[in-house]
Amino acid sequence: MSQMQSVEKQLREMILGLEIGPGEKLTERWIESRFGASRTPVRAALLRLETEGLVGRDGRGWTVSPINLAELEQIAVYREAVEVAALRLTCSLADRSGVDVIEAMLESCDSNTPREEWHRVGMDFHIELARLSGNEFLFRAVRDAMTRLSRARWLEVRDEAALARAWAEHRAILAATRLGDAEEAARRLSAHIVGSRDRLVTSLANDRRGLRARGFAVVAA
Amino acid sequence: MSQMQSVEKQLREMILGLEIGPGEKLTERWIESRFGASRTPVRAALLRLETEGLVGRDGRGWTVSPINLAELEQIAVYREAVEVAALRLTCSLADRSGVDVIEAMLESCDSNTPREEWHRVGMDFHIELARLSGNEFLFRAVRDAMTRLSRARWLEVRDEAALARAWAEHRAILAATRLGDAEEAARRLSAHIVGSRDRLVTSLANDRRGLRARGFAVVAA
DNA sequence: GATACCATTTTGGGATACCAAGCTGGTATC
DNA sequence: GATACCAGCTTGGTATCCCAAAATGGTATC
Repeated sequence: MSQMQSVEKQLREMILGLEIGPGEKLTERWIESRFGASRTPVRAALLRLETEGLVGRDGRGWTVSPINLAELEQIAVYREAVEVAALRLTCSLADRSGVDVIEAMLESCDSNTPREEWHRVGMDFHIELARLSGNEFLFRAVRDAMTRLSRARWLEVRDEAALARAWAEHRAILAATRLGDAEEAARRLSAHIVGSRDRLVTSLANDRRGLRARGFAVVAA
Repeated sequence: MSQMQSVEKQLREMILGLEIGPGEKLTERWIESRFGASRTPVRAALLRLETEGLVGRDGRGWTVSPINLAELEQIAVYREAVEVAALRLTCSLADRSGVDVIEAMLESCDSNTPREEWHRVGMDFHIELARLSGNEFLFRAVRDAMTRLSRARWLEVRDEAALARAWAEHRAILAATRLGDAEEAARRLSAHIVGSRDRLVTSLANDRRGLRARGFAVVAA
């Protein structure tokens, strides 16, 4: 793998994994030495991560994008539009066997599954569901939206009950999709996204003090 | 303005203006000498344009993205999702006075208006309409989609009648939006996008021979 | 005449050198 | 003691150099 992709990948993982906190300043020279690469691949990585919304320019320098509550609310509206459109498209397709693969993915999580795996599968559910539509643009839109939400979802205080509810909603969406019931599937997906947004925003707003204590920048709605 | 933005902007304009044809090979060194910049800003520009879908990698090198009929059809579905969502959102807002600004924009085009102005306004109509929603993500999605469509719309063989019909549809969409009639507005916008896609794809498919004669790469649906 | 092979050139990826702008810390002045 | 100012350092932006790999073109062989 080229250094460029390597730096980009590693830096993205550090940001998404909160090893570098939201709001932290980044210098090209620090990244350079941290990953043993020169500035050329570092810049390429930063430019890419900028388009993903994970880093931004702060005057002359670079900053890891803060968690932005207003943005989270807007993303929920955006997600609803593209995910529902993708799901309706999928329901209209003859071959919806991909639903079973996603169902199996959900089933792979049980009480022994580490937290980070739940986190990943919870995002991949939406991404893979969008992929089934066969529309590259809807798929990318969902993937990018989930990437932007990723860090906030880490910060969310997840209780078992909330996770169980989310999984139940996921299964219900899949069931309706398998039957090709677009209306029902769309209704449940919309409700899931809105509910998910509410839980997320509430959780983050309540814990803002704690997050700031960890050095994480959280911008209000 | 920094060279970086300058190279990016100029190169984008050359690509969107078909001064560099779809499918043409690009070398960093050519761009470098063409714009009198060094390779660093050239690379930054290429990376950005890549995320916009205007250039792509061709093995080791760079290529101006060909016109892709399959992609155009997928974009139409994507547009319908995000534009309709934005429009419904706008209809739910109390202040929809922005509609009047867009209407004025439409009215600024008459029979004396140069073709390129019609082209620009035809795209800006959709972009500005999405902006009214206030949702940054829906807005960006529409803007990016229109950017990708831009070249194809140039190539479309536009007859006066088609333009007049499009403008009439635009006005009808605005009228419904002004009244806050989300259902009517959404219905008309959907129909407009689908019709626009059909005209575009048909036109391009019919003229593929002519386009290839101009050295433009057109990938089939 | 076609084809396999090798030398040369070209290309993008990476590294490094240099610069101007902005920030920092300290000092001198009032 | 407060403040204005300046030197030095840090930083991102740019230019240039180097390299490995891929494309190219010519040649020798069959």
